[in-house]
Amino acid sequence: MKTDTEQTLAQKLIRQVNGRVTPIRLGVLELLLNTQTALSHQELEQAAAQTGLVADRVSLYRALDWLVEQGIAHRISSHDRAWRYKAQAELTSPHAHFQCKHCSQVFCLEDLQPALLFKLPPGYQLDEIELKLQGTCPACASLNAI
Amino acid sequence: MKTDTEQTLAQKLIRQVNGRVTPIRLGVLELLLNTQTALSHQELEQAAAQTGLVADRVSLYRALDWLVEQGIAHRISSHDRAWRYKAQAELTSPHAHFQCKHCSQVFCLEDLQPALLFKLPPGYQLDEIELKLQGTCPACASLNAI
DNA sequence: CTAAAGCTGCAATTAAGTTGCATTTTATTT
DNA sequence: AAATAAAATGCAACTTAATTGCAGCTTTAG
Ligand SMILES: [Mn+2]
Ligand SMILES: [Mn+2]
Ligand SMILES: [Zn+2]
Ligand SMILES: [Zn+2]
Repeated sequence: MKTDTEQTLAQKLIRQVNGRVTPIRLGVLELLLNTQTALSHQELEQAAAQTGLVADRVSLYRALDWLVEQGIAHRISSHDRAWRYKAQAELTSPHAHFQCKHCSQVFCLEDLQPALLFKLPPGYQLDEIELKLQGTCPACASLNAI
Repeated sequence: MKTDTEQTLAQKLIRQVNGRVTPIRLGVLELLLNTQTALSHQELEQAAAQTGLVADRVSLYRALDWLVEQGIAHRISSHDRAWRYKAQAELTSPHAHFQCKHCSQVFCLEDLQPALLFKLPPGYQLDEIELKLQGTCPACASLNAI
């Protein structure tokens, strides 16, 4: 499930920001790198259990927070009030996310960068852009012909 | 604080969708119409108390849910895990929102409609677009010269 | 005026996320 | 190969937004 290359990548990313390499951080980061969709805390906890990673809930929260602080992972707010997390091999520019209203999964659409064509009203200082699309994902669409 | 015109507007909006006109719905809708920023549940509760509207927390939640279901109000997910609600006199098209990282207020930017220039990957069916910008609002910027 | 449908209040519950503190682990220095 | 300081972890308790079930009360149609 996890290749040598990927393991090395997680370590490299953590060392790049002068972070301590711990089993929890490695395990979490590998999952965020290898999973195609963004993971909620709960989904991460289940995935972690399957890979044999033992960690307290709180430690997972703290590992996720740390990865986001360091810019290694990013998080997307989802319509079920839970944050979802994803990491990429390369530093990613701001991009859109798609959340399926049926299965709640969140997909990174990295090719869909919000064009900064718009102009903000005067006085507003911009830090972050979050373009979130909602609808039906390909899997759900084909499943039940919604 | 609330004019005759506005009161009539709230009633009109509720009747347009064949909803029962109750003091709570009226009070909540008037607040959502008259407040410039989108209100969190907590902010609404405080505002309601000031206007003399008596209502249980749960009833406020239910009134908000109902207004959103009916398309009279819309809600925006905010970075503090609380939904924020706003209503407009006219039916509004999808637009961007700006949340200040300092005061957490959410502003509707109705003139900033996300151009639907982008193309979604094949298979994804689009229902809603949420473009949320984050940064510093004019008030916070001038206050502390951040 | 009456009745049914639909709201509301209250109490209990859910679920994501946070906090404080004692203990363990990591990475660095000797 | 220790010793050490700094940082990460586990555990228990806590916070807070939002939800649920149900009895009682309002609204509206007839
Ligand atoms: Mn992403
Ligand atoms: Mn808005
Ligand atoms: Zn789906
Ligand atoms: Zn502000």
